[in-house]
Amino acid sequence: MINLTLKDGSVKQVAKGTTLEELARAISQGLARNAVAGKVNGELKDLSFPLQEDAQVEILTLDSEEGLEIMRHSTSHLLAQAVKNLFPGTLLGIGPAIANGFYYDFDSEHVFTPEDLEKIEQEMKRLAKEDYQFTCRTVSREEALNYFQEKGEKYKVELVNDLPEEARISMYTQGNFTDLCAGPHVPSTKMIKAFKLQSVAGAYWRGNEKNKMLQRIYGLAFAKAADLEDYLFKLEEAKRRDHRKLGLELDLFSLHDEGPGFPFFHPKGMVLRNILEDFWRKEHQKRGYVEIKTPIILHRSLWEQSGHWDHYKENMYFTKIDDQDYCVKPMNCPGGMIMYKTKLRSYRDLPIRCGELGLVHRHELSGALHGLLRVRNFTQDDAHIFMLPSQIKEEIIGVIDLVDYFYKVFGFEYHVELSTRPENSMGSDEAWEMATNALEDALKAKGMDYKINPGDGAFYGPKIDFHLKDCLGRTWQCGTIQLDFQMPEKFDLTYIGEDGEKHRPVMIHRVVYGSIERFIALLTEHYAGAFPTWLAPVQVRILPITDKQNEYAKQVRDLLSEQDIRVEIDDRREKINYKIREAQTEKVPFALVIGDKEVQEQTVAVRRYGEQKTETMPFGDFVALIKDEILSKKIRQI
RNA sequence: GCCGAUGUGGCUCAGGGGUAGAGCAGCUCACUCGUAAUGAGCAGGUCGUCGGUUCGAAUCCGACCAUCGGCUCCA
Repeated sequence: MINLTLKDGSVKQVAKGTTLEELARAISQGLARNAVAGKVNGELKDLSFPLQEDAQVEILTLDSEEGLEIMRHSTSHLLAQAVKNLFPGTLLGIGPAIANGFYYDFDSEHVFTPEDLEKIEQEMKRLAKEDYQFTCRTVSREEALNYFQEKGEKYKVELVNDLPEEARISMYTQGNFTDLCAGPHVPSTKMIKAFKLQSVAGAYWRGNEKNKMLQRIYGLAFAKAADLEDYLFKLEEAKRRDHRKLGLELDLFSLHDEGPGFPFFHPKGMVLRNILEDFWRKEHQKRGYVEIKTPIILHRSLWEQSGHWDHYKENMYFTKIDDQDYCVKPMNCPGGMIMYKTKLRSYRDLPIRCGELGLVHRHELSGALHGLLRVRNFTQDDAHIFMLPSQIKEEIIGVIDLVDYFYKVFGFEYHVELSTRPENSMGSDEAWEMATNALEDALKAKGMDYKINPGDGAFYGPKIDFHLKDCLGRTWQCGTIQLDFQMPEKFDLTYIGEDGEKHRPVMIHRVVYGSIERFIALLTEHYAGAFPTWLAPVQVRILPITDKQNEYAKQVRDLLSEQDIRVEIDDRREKINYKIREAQTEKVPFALVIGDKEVQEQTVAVRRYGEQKTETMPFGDFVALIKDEILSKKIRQI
């Protein structure tokens, strides 16, 4: 007999060799019915796994994320089986579970169409009902190679060959379909109930653009139909938050064929930009930053010196002036270098925190452009901090705190990544290690959770990245802190130390918003276009009921305007319902309805965005209310 | 850049080898109105661009451009 410690802490004694499925049945029929897999000492196992010794055991159902993930993975096998049945000769790539679903990559002469997806989905449903068991078989490397070679599955052969020496190689079979897979899987295809094929997309084999592009079929899978419906509904809802749609509706910005990736900001979008910039300047001044502005076009020699010419050329735009090569800046740092060198610096001057709202241009691949989230010109809220080596940690922490402060003001949740040395980079291993450690130390000192993003650093240094989510949950890098030992070297930056000798400063590149454009996009999606009052392009719209109240309305407007409140009057000869509807559609935080009664009593009838009720109050009270809301940057949940 | 899809008035979309339609928005007129759309009328499009097929192309074909979803890349 062996002792199994269950999830609730209780211990169950069973015969050696009892499978997880038998264990589940011994616990309860319900559990046995819903079990998809198990976890033995933290390792995921099939239900058919026989227990040989004392262990911590957990039976997984679709109620857990892990259970769902296993089922999603199994669904990808089901997809592959259906595709193989309908399109014989299709070769298999990989097919993992992903958030909310799964995908499978295929190599096929046939190009999958949306109509094919429907057929495949039907076939999947048919196969699921067949109640095929997922059976696992451990095989030798030779056997696996022979099997896949014989079938011409060259991608699988490649995968097998790349498996480490000691790897246990297993194959899973359901019905007429067998795939290389580490598992585990649900016991039977009938556990797969609520799924939907979503789209086909090209995807390079192993994510490398030098490899062949395969066809990736994406699908959704949930525990039950209602969950799938819920998710599809949420997707539709999320699309209403899309900044591209809202940007047009709210008249914030536009994009045109004449300038793909070069956004046009409209008056209302400019209000947002300017508020973000004003807030930025104020907070940076408080923290000892100065601000500069450097040119957008600079001579080729500067970019050769900085290393951009060698390491960043594919992303840069060029021009000729008087027969000389010039570059449109993709980054602000070289300009900052020139500024630093305009005079002799003393250790007493450091750190120098030098900010710049700099417009940079980068040639992004046409297929990568995406609203304001990925553009070809954008304004970085950049700063370069020049400092003594002894100031590194404190300065990094200062920036981490600053970013955290900013994101909290907007109500953003974020996650942090540490990006390490990329392939095409410059500098010595020691310098990279030093810089990476310094960043990691600062993160640890702050007790922050972070994930490592190997090889994703800038070519001159590692970085801490701050990521925010868009309406569909895709994450975008915004803030970043990059520690750089290379530029000071390349530009021979120096300061005079206490000892009277020249020394090399260290520098940080950092942004908080990241790019104003991207940040505006994320703000728009975050608030679903209903900006908090302090950010709203129009804060108050006054709605006189008839033109008899126009005069009082104008008085109200002028008084608000004097208080720097962004206010408009809608004095069109429309019904009040119509005006209210428009104010709501345009997501103006406050609509002030003014009729005879309000004129009489010198009050305003306040209707807030998203609320049905109105509150009539003395005008002075309203001013106090809105001013407080603006000053405190209040975020209201709607 | 690559794979797939899409491209019809400012917006949303219908239509489809015989030469273009709706709703909203806009403009004009009437209505002076109390918390999410008053009514009537008018105007607006070389159907993404360029080629080809055809007696005839917005419709079929090709190339290109842009957009969308991915891949790759990145603030």
